[in-house]
Amino acid sequence: MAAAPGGSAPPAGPRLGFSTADSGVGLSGLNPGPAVPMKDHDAIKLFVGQIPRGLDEQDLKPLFEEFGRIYELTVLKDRLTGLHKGCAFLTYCARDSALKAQSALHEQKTLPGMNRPIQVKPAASEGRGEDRKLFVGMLGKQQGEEDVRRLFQPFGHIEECTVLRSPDGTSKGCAFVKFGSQGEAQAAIQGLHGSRTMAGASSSLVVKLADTDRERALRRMQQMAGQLGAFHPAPLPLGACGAYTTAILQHQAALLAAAQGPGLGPVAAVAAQMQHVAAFSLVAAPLLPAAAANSPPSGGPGTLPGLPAPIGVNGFGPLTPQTNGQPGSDTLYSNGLSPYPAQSPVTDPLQQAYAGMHHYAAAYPSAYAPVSTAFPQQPSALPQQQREGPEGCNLFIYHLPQEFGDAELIQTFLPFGAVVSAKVFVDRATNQSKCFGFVSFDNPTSAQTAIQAMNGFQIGMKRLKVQLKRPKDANRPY
DNA sequence: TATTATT
Repeated sequence: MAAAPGGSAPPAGPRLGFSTADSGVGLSGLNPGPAVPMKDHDAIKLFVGQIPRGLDEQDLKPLFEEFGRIYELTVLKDRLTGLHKGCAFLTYCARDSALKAQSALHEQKTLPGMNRPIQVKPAASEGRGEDRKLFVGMLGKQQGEEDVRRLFQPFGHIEECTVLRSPDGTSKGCAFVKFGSQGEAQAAIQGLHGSRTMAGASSSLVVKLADTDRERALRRMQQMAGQLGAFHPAPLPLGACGAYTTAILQHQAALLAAAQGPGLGPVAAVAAQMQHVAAFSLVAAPLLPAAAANSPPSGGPGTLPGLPAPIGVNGFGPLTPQTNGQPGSDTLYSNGLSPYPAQSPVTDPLQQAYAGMHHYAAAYPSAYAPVSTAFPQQPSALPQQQREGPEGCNLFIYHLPQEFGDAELIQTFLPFGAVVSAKVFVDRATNQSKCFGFVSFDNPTSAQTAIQAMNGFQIGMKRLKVQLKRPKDANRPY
């Protein structure tokens, strides 16, 4: 960057001057080349260590040119003093040259005056795989590894390709692709992201860097924090759960620390967040009076009966793992009552739904077990995990309260039929609800009934929007 | 605010 104060060295650009490129040094007679060489997109930047301080770029060049044409060679110098730091970055035009240089030189020879052998290896900036690994979304559900490979292959060498699947083997519509280099990965992002829409996908292809291990660890912790918060919706007297949360916190922190080695920043940050969450109190309570003041669309005013005992409540809320991506949980949620539309004289669906909201608003969001816990179905009788119901059975729900989670969604729609799945979408960065979600029933009638009853249902300042999930072809918003 | 999923 900065030229030496002494000014002896010309402030050459980042690349080593190639004025002598035609002097015929290279292997394989490929010299002379263009004055400004291009580097392959799969090129690797190398770190070179244990260089005598007396050697500058021009001195080093011949040594490395033996393995191929050099794209860039930079001796690292102290920012302030310009002093040679004894190491350099080296990028060959071709990936292969770098590999050859690495195997021929790394730890293989010792430069004059050095007491340790030269180091030649991919620079730390090349990442330990993290920056070469892509998350691919919006794939067609029927596309397999081979299809994905075909798609990405033009951009470089694929080291790894995995389509994510549910336990039953069906694709989740996304995949991981690891390239041989950052450059290849970047090229694939440039070339493919948003470039096309795969058959059966609802929007265009997504290609981005995958989460790093660290991000994943953070995310797990946030999820944990969320669960803890859900367990203790009311402001916590410190100590009510102290031992438990502390144990989990420590456990998680230990895991994280072990996983990521030095650099405890994120751990501290998360710990702080969790403290915050522990003190979190549900904002929903004030919503209740508002909701109660507004009668549900088809319910008469003031029809709020004494609430039926919540189904499956055991007082404190079981540590029921959310149904989120629970492998092998092909639970069918049911209200355990006669299936709608057979009207129960005692409880009509809307009242139940309303009770669901009410209880949510009463700030016990996760006090509900999935009803299957209280009314066990015969699990073996159920078909494979079914995230989406048949056509006409899947609802898109918008304007959910921020605090609504999967459990509350289920609770709210249970009265209208057997709920195959219920999912509130969550922002991955913040773990906050995006205030919309999906509910799937096992039959269209339940879905229609739910729309009739719940579309426009006022909650707080907003009204729920409940409609059939947009079929995959129509891409218009609204 | 809008139908996207992270080994």
